[in-house]
Amino acid sequence: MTTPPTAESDLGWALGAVMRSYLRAAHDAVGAVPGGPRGYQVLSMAFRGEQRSQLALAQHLGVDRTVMTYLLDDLESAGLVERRPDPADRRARRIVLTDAGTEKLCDLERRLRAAEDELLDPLDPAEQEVLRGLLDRVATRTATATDNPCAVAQEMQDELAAPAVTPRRRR
Amino acid sequence: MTTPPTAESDLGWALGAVMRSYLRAAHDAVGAVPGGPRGYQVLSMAFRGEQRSQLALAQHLGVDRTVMTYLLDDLESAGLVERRPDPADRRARRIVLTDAGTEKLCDLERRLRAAEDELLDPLDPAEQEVLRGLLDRVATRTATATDNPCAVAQEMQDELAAPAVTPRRRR
DNA sequence: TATTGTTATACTCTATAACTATA
DNA sequence: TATAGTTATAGAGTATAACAATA
Repeated sequence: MTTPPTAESDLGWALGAVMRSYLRAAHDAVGAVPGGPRGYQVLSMAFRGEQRSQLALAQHLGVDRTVMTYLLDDLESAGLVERRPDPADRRARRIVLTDAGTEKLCDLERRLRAAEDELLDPLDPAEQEVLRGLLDRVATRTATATDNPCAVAQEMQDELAAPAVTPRRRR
Repeated sequence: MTTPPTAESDLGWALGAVMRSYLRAAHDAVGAVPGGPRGYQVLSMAFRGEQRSQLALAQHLGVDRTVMTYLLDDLESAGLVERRPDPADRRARRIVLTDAGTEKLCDLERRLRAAEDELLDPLDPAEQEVLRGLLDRVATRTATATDNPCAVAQEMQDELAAPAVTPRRRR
């Protein structure tokens, strides 16, 4: 016999509601970018240089690698990213931003930050930072369980010596 | 020209990662309940007595009303809820828990609480409460924009005078 | 005329399976 | 043998549209 739930203290509902609001706002903010908010996240990760292989990107975002293939097809044909062969493992591709992709990322950063600020508007600035921090800690802890156990050190964009290559496109 | 993002401070990613972890844990926790975690939420809302019509339930959960029809079909044929005609508006149905539904809800409460505790394990108890509170505030603020503007006063389960009815079932 | 709920249908998203190429 | 990526296909989830009953 458990007592009835404390009204309105449903973590699942709150999480879902915030997630829906975020996705709606983020979708509007990023506009026509291939893949929407997820496309932005790929650009962001590619820029930061961690998780450069398609598989790593897919796992970090919690989707199947086949989804990443389609998403990168769209980002690539939009001229935002390039697939380069990984010199260390010729099975893998390294995802690199083009100049247009870097520019687009900067634009999206701004728009998304504004959308986030509006989403978190009910909280004062200090509370917003607390929420971001707590979410990050929960996300990082739970993500590292399925992700790569040790985060790869930050590398800069241009450290990539590998030349661009355009493997047989299709679709 | 915006400066590069502060590494790992991506609200969207953190939200998505936490959401995925929650859904995986919640799905495992609720087991074979129709609709999974969402089915639980319907039971919970029906018990608390707010948002009793199918449309209100659907909007509170952020899904189309047709989705709610299918979900309630499953919950009803599992014997967990009943559809009763709303005496005040004969177009609408009031969703009421059966005895089995109430029992199931108590069981699910326990399981989900355990799953939530594990999800929030990286935080100490005080921080967990802070996170729940902040999420609730953001969720409530953003949800009320699309939901019913004024929450209906809490009513108890047995205040329902309307007799059970089983409209033409199908499917 | 507008709204609640139902039903059938279509669409979107995602994963599964099979394949190529590398390791 | 196992892994990264691709491709075609199938499945789950969701929404759209048309309808009946009621307001």
